[in-house]
Amino acid sequence: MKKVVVIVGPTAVGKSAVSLHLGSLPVEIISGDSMQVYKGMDIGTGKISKQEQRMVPHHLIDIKDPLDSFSAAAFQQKTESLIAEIHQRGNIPVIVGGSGLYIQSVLYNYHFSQQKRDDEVTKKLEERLEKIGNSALHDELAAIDPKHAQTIHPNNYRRVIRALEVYYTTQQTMSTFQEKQQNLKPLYDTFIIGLEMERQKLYDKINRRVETMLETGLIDEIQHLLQQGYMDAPAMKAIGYKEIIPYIQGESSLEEATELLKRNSRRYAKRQLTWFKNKMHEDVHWYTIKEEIAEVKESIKRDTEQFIKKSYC
RNA sequence: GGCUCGAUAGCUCAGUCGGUAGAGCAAAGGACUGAAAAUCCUUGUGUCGGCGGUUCGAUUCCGUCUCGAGCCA
Repeated sequence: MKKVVVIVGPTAVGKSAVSLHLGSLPVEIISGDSMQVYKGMDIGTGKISKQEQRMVPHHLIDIKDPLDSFSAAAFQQKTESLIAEIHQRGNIPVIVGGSGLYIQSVLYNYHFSQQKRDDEVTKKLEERLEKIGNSALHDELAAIDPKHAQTIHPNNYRRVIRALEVYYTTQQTMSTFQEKQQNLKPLYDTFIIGLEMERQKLYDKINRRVETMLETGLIDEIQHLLQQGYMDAPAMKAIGYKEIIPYIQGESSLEEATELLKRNSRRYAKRQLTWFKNKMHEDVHWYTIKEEIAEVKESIKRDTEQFIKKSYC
């Protein structure tokens, strides 16, 4: 099995700093982040600078226009071929990011439905949702695929719609897809690094980072995107954007927008932690950042080096 | 100095005609197989300011002290 290094952790914990520190090893970095793929969304997504990006080869940053859609399946496809290319060059891929589903789908080889998302079908389902309501739409799914319906709460309309969409476009239920995929095993020989920090410290860091984003021009960045007509782009639902837009449009005060942005970032960090702890737990090597990230960086580098050198039996 | 009002969850407050309390927000935990920075579910958080008194029983009534706001001197 080919080797892959992965760095996960909540937003603002210091994943990028750690990944850059591995730059002296023969590695290439793949961003595992659903929002850093978008061009022009730099400050709000916490992208590292162009200069830093040049220090180590980076992939999957700035590859999409904000109007384009991106998805876990698209990420999986791109990443799989990237990993192969990087190995061919004799390097080790390092996937760095906070989008749990994206990274999970690559490492464990999720088989997404062959059918791409169909916007037409989605739209129709959304319209029906408007008319008949959450539970009626959930009932519709229960009639088709009772097993899968049981795992989704009726209010979680996003998942209900997706499940129905899969059925209406492929005539196959979600359950039949998932049954084909028992015993998912990692595709690669992985070393998964998890970065942790005491909760209160992490929250302080997130709050401070939001302040820094605002000081370094987040509002200008968003204003510029809006001028370019990206108002309705799905990417504008990203944290950092969706909270500031109402302020720019005069619908909320800067203070309100800032508080909301901080809160949403905190809640996002918590969701990320839930994912990494519960979905990938046994496979993650956790490192706790106490005061200084420096010492942790060192030991991570040492461990990664050892992992790269190790040959399998 | 006098009078009035207030002090209850991390915050803003409601409430108990005396039987140790509840909303919103914040927070905590969880789910997730093609929008995932999305979408959704669950759950509390307490010396009811301190000390006395009345009472079987006081967060609730009475006294007093402390702190805060306002008014009068």
